[in-house]
Amino acid sequence: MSDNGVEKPQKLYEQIKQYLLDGIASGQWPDGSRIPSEHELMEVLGASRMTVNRAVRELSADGLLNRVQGLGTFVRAQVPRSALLEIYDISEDIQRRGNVHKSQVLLLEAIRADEALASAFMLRRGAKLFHSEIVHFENDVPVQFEARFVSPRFAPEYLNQDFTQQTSNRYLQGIAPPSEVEHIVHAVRPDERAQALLEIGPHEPCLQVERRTWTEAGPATRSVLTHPGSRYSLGSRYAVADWNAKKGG
Amino acid sequence: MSDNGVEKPQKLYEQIKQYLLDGIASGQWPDGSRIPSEHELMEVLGASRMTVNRAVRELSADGLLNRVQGLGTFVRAQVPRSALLEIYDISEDIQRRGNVHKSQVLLLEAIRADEALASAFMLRRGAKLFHSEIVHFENDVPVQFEARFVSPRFAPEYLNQDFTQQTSNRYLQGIAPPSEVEHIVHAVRPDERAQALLEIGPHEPCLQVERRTWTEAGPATRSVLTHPGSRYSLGSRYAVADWNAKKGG
DNA sequence: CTGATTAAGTTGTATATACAATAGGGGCAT
DNA sequence: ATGCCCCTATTGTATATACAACTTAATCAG
Repeated sequence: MSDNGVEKPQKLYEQIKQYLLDGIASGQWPDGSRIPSEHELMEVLGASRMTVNRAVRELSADGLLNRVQGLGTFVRAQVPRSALLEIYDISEDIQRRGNVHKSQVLLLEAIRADEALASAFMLRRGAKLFHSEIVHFENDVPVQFEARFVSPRFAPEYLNQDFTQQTSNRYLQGIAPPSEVEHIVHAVRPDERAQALLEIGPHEPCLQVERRTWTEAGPATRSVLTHPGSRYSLGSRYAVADWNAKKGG
Repeated sequence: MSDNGVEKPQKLYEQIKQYLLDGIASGQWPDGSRIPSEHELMEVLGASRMTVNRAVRELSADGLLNRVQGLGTFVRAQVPRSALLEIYDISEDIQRRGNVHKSQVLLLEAIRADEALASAFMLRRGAKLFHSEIVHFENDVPVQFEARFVSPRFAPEYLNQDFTQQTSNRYLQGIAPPSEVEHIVHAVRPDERAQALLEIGPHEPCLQVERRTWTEAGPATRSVLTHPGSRYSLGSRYAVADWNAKKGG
């Protein structure tokens, strides 16, 4: 029955936001240029000023626009967003650099939770958990060793996937986005297994990201991502929230 | 909303936000509890519903509250916010853990920019730059070696500060918040100077954060923060944007 | 007792209106 | 030409109102 046209966010202020985003993306309003005033947008879009105002204000709070009282609203030049914060996929990351991603699945199995895992996943000791170990290559050079535990309740079909075709991260994202994510970054010495898999010496420092996700139902995944320090770093660049610039940002 | 005698941040919706923040901080509304409805807040605060709605909506967008249509608004349990994203101050960080922060200023000088620095700060070669080197201690154990270059245009009085009293980071924040911040995290082996200052061996991996800030006028600061991997890690935990929880979050 | 309906309370969205605050330009008097 | 004032355009804040969407509890019919 529902022939939902899909592209309609229904909410008027969301439509206006999308309209503005489209105009920015298309280059209709380049960086630093002025977009139509609230009054003009009212007439073009047939919405009230309050609604237009809300849309523009939210985009401004998100750092995409820059408003100056008495002058107008300007497109704020965008900088690349944080790779640490967003749910990032190493495959995309590598491809964005124009390199070739390949992965090798070392392990994909069901295990029984020991004491530590059981408490981390809020399960009883001996409960079933899925476990995977994957090495990711950038142009045939190993750049990440990914060890992950997954709650079967969250991803019952985890063992039946081919993670050389689709990144495990992307697969898990597809099931259900987590409600909460935690990242902890360490600098560590690689253990012997990591040394062998990443083809590095015992004294090569490694960037290790502990990643944990939760859904409303409880803990979902727990991963340890180990990268050779010489081949990988994490970056984040962003504009501060209360930024107040002169005309045109 | 007539003459309430208190100090006014002027904007009514900001006052309401502050009122709610105070109530949360004081424990009047514990984590997960319901705060008064918009209607109740209207009567208590003497504001219109639209204004109350804006205040609550913005706090909700910031992740401090959790709204459920038809049910109410709940205090969202706060998890430590990203130390990587926010402009964080190591002194606060240490004190939050209940430990004692101390710092030692090794260097505080003016230098002339070499080729690399000049281009990074968009200055001519040989231009004046400020340079500082500070070691931070947590309970007398060194945890951070901070090397920083600062544009004199941004902080003309940088050399006249006592950074054992006030963190250099906090001082710079006080001058003018940067409009843009970049963080890059590496895992590196410490050089000899870092080994000595941080009292670590040559094979102890270090977490190194490169931090750069900009203002509207151009590049402002460039810092390298080196931490012993065994004594320091960076964490970030956050709720995803479209999070939708059940009652009480 | 069970199931459906109704009612009340709460948040979500949209509008019309009013006035305040700010920036810039034009015009006027000196 | 210079400085001052005023007018206009634009964004910022605040209110009153209306209806929609959702959740829970109460009510009613069988």
